[in-house]
Parts: sequence; structure tokens; C-alpha cells
Amino acid sequence: MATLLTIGDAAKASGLTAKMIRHYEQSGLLQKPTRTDAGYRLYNSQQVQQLSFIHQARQLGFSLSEIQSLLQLWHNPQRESRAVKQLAEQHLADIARKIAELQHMQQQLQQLADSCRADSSPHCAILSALAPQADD
Amino acid sequence: MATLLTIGDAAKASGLTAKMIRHYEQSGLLQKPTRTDAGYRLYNSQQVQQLSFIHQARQLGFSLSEIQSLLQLWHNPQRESRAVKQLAEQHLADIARKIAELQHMQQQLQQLADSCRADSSPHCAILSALAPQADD
DNA sequence: TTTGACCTTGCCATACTGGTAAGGTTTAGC
DNA sequence: GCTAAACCTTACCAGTATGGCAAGGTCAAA
Repeated sequence: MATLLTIGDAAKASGLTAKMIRHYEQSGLLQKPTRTDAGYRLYNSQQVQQLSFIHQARQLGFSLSEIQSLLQLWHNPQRESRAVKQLAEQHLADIARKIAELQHMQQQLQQLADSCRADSSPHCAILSALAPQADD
Repeated sequence: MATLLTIGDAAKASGLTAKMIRHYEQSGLLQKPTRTDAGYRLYNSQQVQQLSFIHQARQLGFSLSEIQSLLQLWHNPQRESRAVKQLAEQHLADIARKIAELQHMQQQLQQLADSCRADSSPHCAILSALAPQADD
């Protein structure tokens, strides 16, 4: 049986919001769903499954354009799993790069924060470090 | 002596781009600089120092609105260093949260990627995990 | 019938930076 | 003095992914 869901129910079922679903549709990530006479979008179970797929991929941090590639691979029975893994590896490299950046910031800033006595005096190592010359 | 720099030279001196400097001015982060008769912005050494301050703070990942607060503290001789440290601690918490998010993604995705054989067959654990039901 | 919960589209906002366009200004070389 | 290069100006558009709001139409229950 073909259970058709309106956008709100499809959103709940997939973990997305209605706003996101419309956005993904407009971005070309989704085929245009059928509509009721009143213009309401209707999603079948296959489409809801695809929405869940997108939700999961977003949870893993894939961008919408990466997800578009993942969807194409998913829909392609002739895909080679190495293509999927390559996408994942690229994303993993991206994640690793971002983590490294953040950890670098974290290290620098933590060191400065540790040197700030955090009292009522105006002197603070953080500001001194941000200012090229001594400000105190 | 009052050395005045045009925006390009101020950019080079501070590590920013001319584009960013104009943007920061428009965002209210910077006072409007003096202009030549032709309308060219001119920056004195104090303003260039402030640009460097902003550049350093951006390097540490502070947002423009956080930097606005930092600048206000910097300019306030009555500041209490604990206020500066509080800002830094909040930002550190933010950084730590982002790192944790990314590490979570990293862990999940790495595990999936490790389970993908990456050959010419269509089967891939990554896609299987993204799809709610088995797709293979 | 009314009311509340849903749906529609469209515009604006976020945060930061880059690109481009169309034009004016300054400077160095000739 | 003239010309070309390198600078400056403003203004607009782009992306990324999401949220909010507004003004209006629709559906279902009471």
C-alpha cells in the first residue's frame, strides 16, 4: 500500500524539518514530489527513506553537494563501493583538518586564558597577546 | 610622526584584506577612518594596531561580535580582566563543543569507512548505514 | 461554522569572505 | 604632459544551511 505523507509528517518520520525538505527540493537534491489538488506535497515511503538518508548524512557532516553525490551513488546499482569510500575519505580528511584547526585555536587560547589572572585588575594576557605592542 | 596608510597598506600591515577592513567598518567594528580629498581611507598607527588585534582574534576563532566585545574591553582602562577571561572561556567552550561534534562524526564515519571494502562491487557499509532499511 | 493546525510561497537574516563590475585617483615612466 | 599600471571607491552577487516571519489557502474536528 502506498502511504503518502504530507511534508510535516515526512519531516517527523525523517528527522528533518519541513523547511529543510523544501530547501533540499529547491536545491535539486530531491525530485519534486506529487501534490494534492490544493498543492500540498506528498511523499511516498521511498521518498521518506531518501529524506532519512539525507538526515543521516547531514548528521555525519556531509554537505548538501556531497550528499547529492552520495544519493547518485545510492541510486546507481552499477556503483563501485570504492567511489563511496572515496567520498567518505575526503570528508574524513575535511573533518580532520577542521579538528586540527580548532585544536590549534584551543591550544593557543587556553594558554592565554591560563595566563589571565581573571581578577578586577585591567591587565590580561589575552588582550596583551592580541595587541601587537604592549597595551599595559 | 603620524604615518597614515591607505587601506591596501593597512591590510598588508595587519594581515587582513582591504575587503575585510571595509566589511568590519560597515559592521560597526571600526570607527570610520579619515579620508583623503579623493575619498581614500587613511589609517593611523593606532588604527592599524586595532586591525592587527582583530586579525589575531579572528585567528583564534572569535566571531566579529565577540571581537566587538573584546575591543570594548581593550579600550576600557577600567576593565576587569575576569571579564576578558570570561569571554575567552565561553569561546573555549564553544571550540570544545565543535571539536566534540566533529570527533563524533569522525568516529562514526571512520567506523563505516573501515567497513567498506572499497572495491568494484556496489555493496558499501556506508550507504547501508545511511539508508534506514537494507538497500542490498 | 468556527477554530486550530496544517500547508503554500516569498522575503529577510544569520557570519564571513570572495568575486566582479564600473568608475575615479595616484604614481611612475617616457 | 601623457599613458599605463596599480591603487582606490561603491555596489551588487555568491555561497552554506538554517531559521523566522508574513500573508494567505486548506483541512479536520468540535
